[in-house]
Amino acid sequence: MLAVTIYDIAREANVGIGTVSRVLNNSPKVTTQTRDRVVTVAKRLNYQPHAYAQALARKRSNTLCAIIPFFTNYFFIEVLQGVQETLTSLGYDLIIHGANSKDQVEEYLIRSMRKGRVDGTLLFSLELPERFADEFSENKMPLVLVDTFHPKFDSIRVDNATGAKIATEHLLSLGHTNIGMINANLKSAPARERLMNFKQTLTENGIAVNEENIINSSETRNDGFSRESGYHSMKECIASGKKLPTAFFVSSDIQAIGVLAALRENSIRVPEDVAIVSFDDVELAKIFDLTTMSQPMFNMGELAVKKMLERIEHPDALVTSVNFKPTLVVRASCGANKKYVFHQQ
Amino acid sequence: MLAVTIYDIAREANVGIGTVSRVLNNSPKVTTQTRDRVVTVAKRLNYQPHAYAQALARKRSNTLCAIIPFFTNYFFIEVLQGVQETLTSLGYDLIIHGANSKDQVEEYLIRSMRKGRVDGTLLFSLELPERFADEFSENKMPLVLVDTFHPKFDSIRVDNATGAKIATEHLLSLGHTNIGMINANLKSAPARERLMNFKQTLTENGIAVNEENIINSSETRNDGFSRESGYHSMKECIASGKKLPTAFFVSSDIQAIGVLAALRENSIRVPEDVAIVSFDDVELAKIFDLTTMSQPMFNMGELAVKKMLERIEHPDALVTSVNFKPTLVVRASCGANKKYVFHQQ
DNA sequence: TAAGTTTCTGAAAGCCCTTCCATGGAACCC
DNA sequence: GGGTTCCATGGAAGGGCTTTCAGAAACTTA
Repeated sequence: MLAVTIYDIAREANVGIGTVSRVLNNSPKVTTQTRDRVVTVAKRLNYQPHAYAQALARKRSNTLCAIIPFFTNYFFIEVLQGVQETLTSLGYDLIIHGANSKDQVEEYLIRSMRKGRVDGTLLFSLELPERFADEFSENKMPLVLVDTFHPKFDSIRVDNATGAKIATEHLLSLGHTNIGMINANLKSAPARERLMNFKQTLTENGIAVNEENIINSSETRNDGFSRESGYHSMKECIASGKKLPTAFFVSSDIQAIGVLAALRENSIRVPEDVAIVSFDDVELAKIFDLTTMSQPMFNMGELAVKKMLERIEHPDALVTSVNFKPTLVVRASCGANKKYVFHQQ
Repeated sequence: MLAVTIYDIAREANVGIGTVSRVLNNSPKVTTQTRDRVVTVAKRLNYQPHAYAQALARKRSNTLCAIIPFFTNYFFIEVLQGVQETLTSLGYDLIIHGANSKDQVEEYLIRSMRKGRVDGTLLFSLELPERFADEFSENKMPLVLVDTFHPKFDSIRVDNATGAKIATEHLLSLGHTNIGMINANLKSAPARERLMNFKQTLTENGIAVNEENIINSSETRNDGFSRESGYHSMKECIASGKKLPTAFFVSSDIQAIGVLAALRENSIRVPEDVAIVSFDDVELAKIFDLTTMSQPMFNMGELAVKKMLERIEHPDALVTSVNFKPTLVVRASCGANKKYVFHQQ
């Protein structure tokens, strides 16, 4: 590792270290002449500033950290793209922590509380333990929540209520009256919200809710937002022997893919026999031609970063909470389109 | 941000800062008594070490950076899981840079050359520009290559030659004699290697190579390792009107998914009419029931980290290159199994 | 008990930067 | 021309830690 410091540059350019620093930081208080001299030497010596010395002196690290349920859900990866691109363009670095358990979340939160390590923390979809809420809040450590909520912190969420409503109404508008729901684990707030508004929309439209046609996953891994969960829920539904609803609202694309598998194994056609609308619109939804509620994931990532930077600048600004409205993307799985579902004959 | 420093602890515990530091770093040269006193105070004050001050003093950041073709390919995300988990357990942090273009790769390489920023860089699947090779090498900056190669640096790769051979032999063993290949862009080294050994294996088995049945993608995005690329290649193949091979070796799972789509659109059944073997074994391969060459991605990530840490300890150790042998995972798309392909009736 | 060891401890130096402050010279004023 | 203002500049201080070094304390040994 080459060890060129501003002292070396100062010596070679016959100036003081203060001047070197000023030049490198584009301070206006340097004559063009001196500036040129310093720049030339810096280039010649191939100078690279020491990031941590800078961070220490500036009391700012230009690094954020993101804690996400990493590899379990493609959703986050897509949001992350928005985060990363925005950050990079602003000269920030991003440290990523993939959490697979509650303990890990706490471990990572502790890590990110280490003074100086990061300027702020982005927490994705994970519940914020109360004791950390207090700690972050008391110490004014910037924390932005994405797809999760806490009254003390800025949050960016999807409007699950509206999403569930639109999805359900879409199925109703297609003439379905017997509609089921394949849901994730009710421990997850989005699952609860989606369920509640699914029911409410049915009721509002004069359709009685049939609890038998609502399957809430009991899986804990990723709160039941998984292919396996969808597969098993639908299997269960079919195995029950009761008359199958003609349509299902499924709480995520990834579950819907499992649902499709279960249906196909039983030679139940989509959308002819059963129509499906799901939620998320991840990359996979396109591949499987799912009608789904699309969340502007990239934009959510972008906004998360923006909020974070504002929070860093103004630690005492009012806490804000933004709700993104999901939009309906009509593909084949709901039957509104003529073309058949991609994965089936 | 709470600002407890070792000075505060030293004062309260009636010791010197050196002693505090020693206690916190588990140096054995402290009496149990003093140690307890310091630990107690540290706990009471809720002390958190300042990461960057440590990094500066230790001349080590305990942070690595990974440059990956981020969101274009699920393959990397899976490798990354291995990387991240291993690193975290060792107290390292991981900065992630997703590169979407050559320029970005260079930008990120420059970033990671910033003194002190990271202890080492992991470069995934991307070609290392020669001028950076020189720079990293001259300055002994640790660099480990995964799924790419340069003689000056440690590398971890998949044995594409063996993989292509096994895949091809598998198709031959199933009785196919007219085998085509859907390949990625030949600009990519893996694409070239897979093609070469596909041809060679055919030749070795006394089967003439028919260039007409080999489609190399001309796409540049992600070097043609994409669903679209696979789709278009197969469309082209079908459109040519020539007799379709009874089997295809496809250079990646993601392309194979596009291939399946194209085939289905033309009512060509898999595996009955056309058998498919692909490469990678990403999560999606399971969903689509693809027979594919599996790469131990998690292990590759783990090993990459291990190599990196060794390199950091011993900057002058001999450069090593490890080849992982892929293994054949037989699912439905090759027709060796009775069960039908998941995505088709 | 004095000298010699060993062990522990406090303080200073160093890591590399940014920023503040004092300085000196140039430019400006009357 | 003497005094003032302005501004580029050099250098010290400071950021929080690790580590070295020398001295103090504790313990041996003769």
